[in-house]
Amino acid sequence: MAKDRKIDLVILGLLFHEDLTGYDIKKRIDGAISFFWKGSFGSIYPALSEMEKSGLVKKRRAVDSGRREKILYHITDEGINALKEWLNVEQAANDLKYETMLKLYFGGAEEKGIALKNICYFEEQVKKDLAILQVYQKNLEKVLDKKDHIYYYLTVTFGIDTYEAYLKWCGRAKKYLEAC
Amino acid sequence: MAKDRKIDLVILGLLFHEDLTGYDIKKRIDGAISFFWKGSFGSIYPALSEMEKSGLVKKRRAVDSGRREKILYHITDEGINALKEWLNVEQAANDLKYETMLKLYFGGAEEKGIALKNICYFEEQVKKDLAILQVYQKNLEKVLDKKDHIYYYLTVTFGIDTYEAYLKWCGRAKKYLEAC
DNA sequence: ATCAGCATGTAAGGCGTTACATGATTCA
DNA sequence: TGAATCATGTAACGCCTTACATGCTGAT
Repeated sequence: MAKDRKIDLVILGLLFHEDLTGYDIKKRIDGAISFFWKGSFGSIYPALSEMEKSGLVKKRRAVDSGRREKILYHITDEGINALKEWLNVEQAANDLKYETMLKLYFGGAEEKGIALKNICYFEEQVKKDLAILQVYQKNLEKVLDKKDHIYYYLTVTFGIDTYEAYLKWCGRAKKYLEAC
Repeated sequence: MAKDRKIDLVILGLLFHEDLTGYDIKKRIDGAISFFWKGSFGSIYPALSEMEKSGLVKKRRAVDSGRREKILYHITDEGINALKEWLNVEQAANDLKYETMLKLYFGGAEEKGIALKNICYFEEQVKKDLAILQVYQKNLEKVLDKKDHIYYYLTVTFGIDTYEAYLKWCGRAKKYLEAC
């Protein structure tokens, strides 16, 4: 497996539960996962091809008579081992890029009003995303007894907790800036 | 300026206050900025060269008689305009990659204890980083009256607030997992 | 009939990291 | 004397995004 290509692990993690097409994988990533990891078709399809060559996944052609060709991928034992190995490694890269904070840090190059505006833009985006996460949370609360849903739930609460902290900070930051 | 290369703006933001060498810029980024943006020599030096060609910065050779050659860069009016333009654009990419959350999301592929361990690793890292941020905060509180320090201070409190939210979440997540 | 969604892929190119190469200075 | 820090840069390489190319299906 490619050394630093985390998309491989995302794919293996998703395939651990069920066989999926590349398109399905993209849809899953665009759901709750997108709050802490992203992926595009341009990275998913090549990754699937390479992982098939190295034996981590295998193809299962579902012809669905009449439908367009659709390739279901299935995780192999080797793939499961790779997934488990990764879970057992301590190292985890949490790589955060906040362009909003960059703009705020350099806010002194413009008037105070510009910095305030940028905080407001951020606040609006966070509110929208938080609303989405809260819907995920409600849906997950109904099925918490099911295997694995506890893990999905915890990542969603992580998002909610941090987004709520963002909003509190926005309120304080705006007051602080306005007052000075 | 390169369309999506944010390192250019980091450099311009830093040069807005004072002339710096590439080495200095790297040190600044490795300080408080590193909590929301990162940069390596391999990106800084080429960016400086290109920005000099396009007129955003210019060289000021400081020979310091006897010392090794040291290139001080100075921001131009064009550079200041580019910086201000960026600050005035609403769009800000806040791109977060939490490998820890990825591992937690797929935690069901291993025993519960592995997920707990991964939360603990995360917790330890966050505690260390939080301690560093608190030192920055204390130092900044002494000089809040100085121009621009308010902006540095706000980004540091942003980090502290989110890291504290992480820690609270870690406590709850561990209890939640242990209980089920 | 047309548009959104399903479905797979390639190509170009940008961004960025790591490692390497070089050498001076300063401090223990 | 040796290690750490100062200081600049290049090379190789990998990852990823965006845009493009293609075509079917199902709903309005």
